[in-house]
Formats: sequence, C-alpha cells, structure tokens
Amino acid sequence: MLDIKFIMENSEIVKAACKNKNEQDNVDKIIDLNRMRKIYTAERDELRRQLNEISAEIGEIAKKGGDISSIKVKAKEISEQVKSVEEELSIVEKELDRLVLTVPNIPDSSVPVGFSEDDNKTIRIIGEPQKFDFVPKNHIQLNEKLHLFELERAAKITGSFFPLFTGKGAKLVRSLVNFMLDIHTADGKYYEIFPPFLVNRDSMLGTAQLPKLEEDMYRVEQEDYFLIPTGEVPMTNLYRGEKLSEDDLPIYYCGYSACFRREAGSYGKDTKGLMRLHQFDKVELVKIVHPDNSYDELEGLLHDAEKILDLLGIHYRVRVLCTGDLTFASAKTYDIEIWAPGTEKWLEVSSVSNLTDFQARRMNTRFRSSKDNKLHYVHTLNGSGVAIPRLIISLLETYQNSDGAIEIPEILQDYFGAEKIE
RNA sequence: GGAGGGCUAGUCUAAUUGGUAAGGCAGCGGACUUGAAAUCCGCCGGGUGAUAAGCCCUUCGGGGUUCGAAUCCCCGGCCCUCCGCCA
Repeated sequence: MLDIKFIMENSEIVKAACKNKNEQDNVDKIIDLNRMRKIYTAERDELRRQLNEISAEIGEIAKKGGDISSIKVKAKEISEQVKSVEEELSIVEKELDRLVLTVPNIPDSSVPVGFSEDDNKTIRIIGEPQKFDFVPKNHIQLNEKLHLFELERAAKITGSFFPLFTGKGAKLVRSLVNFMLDIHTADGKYYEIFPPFLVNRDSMLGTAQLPKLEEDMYRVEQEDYFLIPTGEVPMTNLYRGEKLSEDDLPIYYCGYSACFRREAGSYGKDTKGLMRLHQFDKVELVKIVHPDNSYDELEGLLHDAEKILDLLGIHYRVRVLCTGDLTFASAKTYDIEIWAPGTEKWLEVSSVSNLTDFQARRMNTRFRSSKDNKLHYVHTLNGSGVAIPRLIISLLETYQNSDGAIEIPEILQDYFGAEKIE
C-alpha cells in the first residue's frame, strides 16, 4: 500500500507505475474520493466539536441539578447530523480503502521498463553448464530407475501436482532443508523460524497476497485461514501492528516451510515432473530493515541465496526483473535461475525482492527513529534460499552419471549420509 | 466442545458504577556535576496544522443504546485458568 499523500502529490509517477506493471489505474478515482473524504471529515469534525461542547455543558448543568430537557433537544439534533455525515463518510472511506489496496508499489528507478519476462535482464551467469560424454537424461527419466518420487500415487492420495518423495528422495529433501538452514544460521546471521503453515486473512493482506491473488490461494473456509504460498507470509507478518525500537533493526529470519499454490491459470505450463507443484518445500529468508539501507540489504540477501548454489556447484544466472514482470508489492526483484541440463531449461528457484515500505504500511509495522523521535515504516525484503523441488531437478540432472546414478555434492554428503544415489 | 477471568498508548497500572483517558517505569532532550548516579525541568498514541495554537480521532475489532460510553447491551477476535475430548 502506498501513502495516500504520496498518491495525491505524485499522481503521474503512480500512474506510470500502474502502466509499467500492467496493473489497473485507479489513481483518478482515488484522488476524487480523497477530496470528498477531506470535505466530509472537516464537516464531521466541526459537528463533533459542537456536540462535545454541548455535551460538556449538559454535564455541568446536570451536576448542578438544572433543567436539561431543552438543551438535550438541540444536542440530539446535532448528534443526528453527525450520524448522517458519518454515513456518507464511511461509504467514501470504504471505497477509498478498497481502491488504495489495488495500487501497486512503485518500481525502483534502476528497474528496466518492460512488459514480459523477455525484457528481464541477465546481470550475471555463474559457472558453466555441466559437460557430458553421453546424452543426459531429465529428472523424470532418471527417476524411473532411482524411485525418488512417485507422482501417480501422490495424485491418488491428493491430486495431480502434489509430490510424494520416497526413500532416498525423501532423505534428499530433508538433507537439503537442514543444509540450507545451517548455512543461513551460521554465525547467528539469520534467526531460525519454524512458522505456522496456515495464516489468517490479515496476514495475507499484510504481505499483499490479498486482495489480488485470492484465486491462487488455498483457503480453509471454516476459519477463513489460508495455506501459505510462501514462508514470506508468516515470517514478514511477525511484527504486524507493532512498533519496534531502532535498535531492533535489522532483523534477519530464515525458516523452512511447505508452500501451497493453486497455480490457477498456469495449467499446461511446465507440467512435467517436479517443475510446478501445488505443494513444495522451501527455505525462506526475510529481512526487516531500516529504510535508509534496504537496497544494500537487497544485494546482501541476493548473495546469501546464491551462496547455496555456489556451495552445491550449480550453474545459475541472476536476472533483474523488468517492471512488467515485477510482482504487485515489489519495488525491485532479482530472480535466480538454475540450469537443468537434462530438461535444458533455466528454472527459477528464488525471487529476491525489496518491498520497501509497501508491506510495512499495510501491516503497520513501524520503528521509532532516534533522529526525530517519530515513527517510520520499516522496509521488508524476502527471498528464497532456495526452493527445493527445482533444485532437486537440477542436482539430479547435473550430477548424473552415464549409468543413471547421481553423485552427491561433497558439502551435502554428511547431511545425506551417502556419496551417491544409485 | 463447556465454564470462568481478562484485553487501556513501548510497558505496567488507574478512572468517583455513564461526564469526555490520571499516573509509574522505560526512552529522548536539557539543567546541575570533573564524569556518573541521584535530583529537577521539558518531551514521550495517531491525524491535520508549521515540531505552533486550535480541532478531531484513539481504551482488542465491529455494531447498538445515550446529549455524552473504557464503563451498559449485541456480534466477533485473541490471551489465561479449569473441565471434557484428542496426537
């Protein structure tokens, strides 16, 4: 959510952001409604002032035992006027609140303008594609022999695109979770969180999955709870509605969570194997920081996510997303994509974003600045470190041998308890 | 699921049974001091003003009664205790 004052004073910038992000532009409506809101508010305040005055008078007279019947008639009249103005005001405010939630965050000036993922820019490529002296298999072909996951049986239990890892596959997932958490929490850099996987509606509004993406979320109707689409939601909402001390910042969290996405509208895209799932595991990184250095924190977060891939020896590239591919709440996002040599595709395993004060304003998370002793919104950032099923695709395809066995990267061997899967 | 208790500003804690939110602590600024502690003065929920005055809002959220609600009524949320059920 943007500051309504900012929208009023920078309407052209906000309109440009709507256009560049392919979001609907409600700016003019918002400006009109806000003007009406100010008029009604002024009217309400004046009436209320009169009412407060006359009520105090009634109190005085009553205390002295005087007659208050005639003055009460007048007070009643004003009271009713207040009510009628408030009714008008609340209609305006409701609509205004609804529309303000539809305005996207403003992209940072360093973000390239563009309309689709084709306009994203690769800023670095790390490592080389694995070379094979045989034709590499994709992870589905490899799995025929290895039995690391069973998608048909999973579909029987739940439905298609829910994974079921078995045997060494299940252990691989577990060892990756432990490995990544250990790396991120080393030296106490990130504080480990194990969050709830169900959150309430306020949390979903706070991180801006709602109202826009309700169709993509699994919802528990009885309680109006939502299955989290990412650990970002519970972890960023930890301080919703709270006032922090400046000394509390920066806050670094990492945590494992399962993630649930309906992926409505994406059927037919990347439907093979573990490419796109309704449920997947992920280690998430979240930062709550001082607004002065959130872009430095973004670079740091990106490197922390990349570190996992460096250590595993995975070939990857980092892309900066163009305005059109940026999510609603993000001011700047880097995608990390890893190479899957059997599938011959780049797979997104992490989106690292600076949400600036956009989520903080929705969540009402502020800190008291020592400079002016006033409350300011924090900046929030998040990124995966990293998503597991796609990482498994790349690991299997990268480290396969001609006989279909998989070499486990050295750093993972202690966690996995073996040097090979065969 | 049942019974009871509770929710007031960063935190703790009041408000004459309906009269318009009082204080303590912490924090910030200043005075005193060689320095610190103690003490004293000021600031210390939000909005709009200009860091003014003034005004308005704010007692978990939403409704209602009333001239006037922290207080009374209704609906909902969360926390605590006990009972029941349960991995």
